[in-house]
Amino acid sequence: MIKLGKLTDYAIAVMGQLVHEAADSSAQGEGTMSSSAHYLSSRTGIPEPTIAKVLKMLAKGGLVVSARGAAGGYRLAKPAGQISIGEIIAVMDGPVAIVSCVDPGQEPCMMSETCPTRHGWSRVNDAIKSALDGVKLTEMLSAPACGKVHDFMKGEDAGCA
Amino acid sequence: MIKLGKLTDYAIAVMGQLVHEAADSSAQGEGTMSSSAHYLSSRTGIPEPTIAKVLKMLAKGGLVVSARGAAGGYRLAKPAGQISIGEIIAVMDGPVAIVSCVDPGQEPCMMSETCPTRHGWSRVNDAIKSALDGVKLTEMLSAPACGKVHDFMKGEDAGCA
DNA sequence: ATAAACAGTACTTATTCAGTACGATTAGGA
DNA sequence: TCCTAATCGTACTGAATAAGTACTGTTTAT
Ligand code: FES
Ligand code: FES
Repeated sequence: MIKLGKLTDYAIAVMGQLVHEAADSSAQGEGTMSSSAHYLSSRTGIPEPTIAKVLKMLAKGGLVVSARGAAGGYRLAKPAGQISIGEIIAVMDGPVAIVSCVDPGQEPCMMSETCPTRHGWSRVNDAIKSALDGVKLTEMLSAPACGKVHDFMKGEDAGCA
Repeated sequence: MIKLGKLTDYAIAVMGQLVHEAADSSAQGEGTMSSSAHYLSSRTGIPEPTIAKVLKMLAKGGLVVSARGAAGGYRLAKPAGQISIGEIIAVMDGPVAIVSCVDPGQEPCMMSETCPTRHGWSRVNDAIKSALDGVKLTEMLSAPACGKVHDFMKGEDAGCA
């Protein structure tokens, strides 16, 4: 269960694409150019209806700004270096809440009386949150020293040797 | 999606209970006493069929050892101080794999060609893993300085003031 | 006016998870 | 020996959640 939803994964890919677009357009002196959902779909391979949904969520979360009408589209709301992975996840999947029994609007817990783990979760949660917030979008895009892709799951440590 | 399954939450509660049992029995000089699923159910409030399932998974993962037959039951496989939350999560929910497109035995990725985020995930994943591994079971059980329970989700920082 | 593009919502389908049930196996005790 | 208490393993069912799709409305450049 410690895994991102597909939409979140898409979102990060799309944001990455927008970073590229922003870099290209600013190189051409057109810093405010927007990319349409259709264009982003063709660039990322994500089906258009789905990417549109992702972009709408990101816009609602304030990570991208949208321009409506003909020649409209999306662009990053702020420089890529200021956008963290944690923010994107928060927008797409909601705030990080590792345990279910703390959800507000839900009965406290089936076993809050006897459960010995009522304390201590906040520390774990904060650790994860700062791990996520500590990684910026720009860092995700820059290739590591080695040429490896993210196959960390297969081995114990696939980090660059 | 960044949340634990209920079974994982149960598992940690059960392990905590086993820590107590181990402490009690060693105080009486019966260090190898086992607790039955029925007994643990009554102590934790978790329904017996469910707790049995949890215990089976934990036994398979090597975190508890089982004794069959009459007067059988479960006990911790190693001292509580050596068991981390990360281990329990790994046993219950599988290894931490934050992105779905790295699952072995699955098509690499829909957009591995153009996706700009192929690199960098291992760093995020490792950060989360060490955050999880850094918290030992004994630390979860010890109450914090304040008497607060884990309601960190409601406020920004519910840590002990 | 027209066409291109986003906004919002609602619906359907697929997947995953929690919970339950059943039969088999093992070990202790009468 | 026979019975009982307990785990082992698997398989099934129902519910919750997420993913994907569709449609209608609004905005804006040409
Ligand atoms: S599992 Fe909810 S209070 Fe412990
Ligand atoms: S999302 Fe799979 S390679 Fe980027």
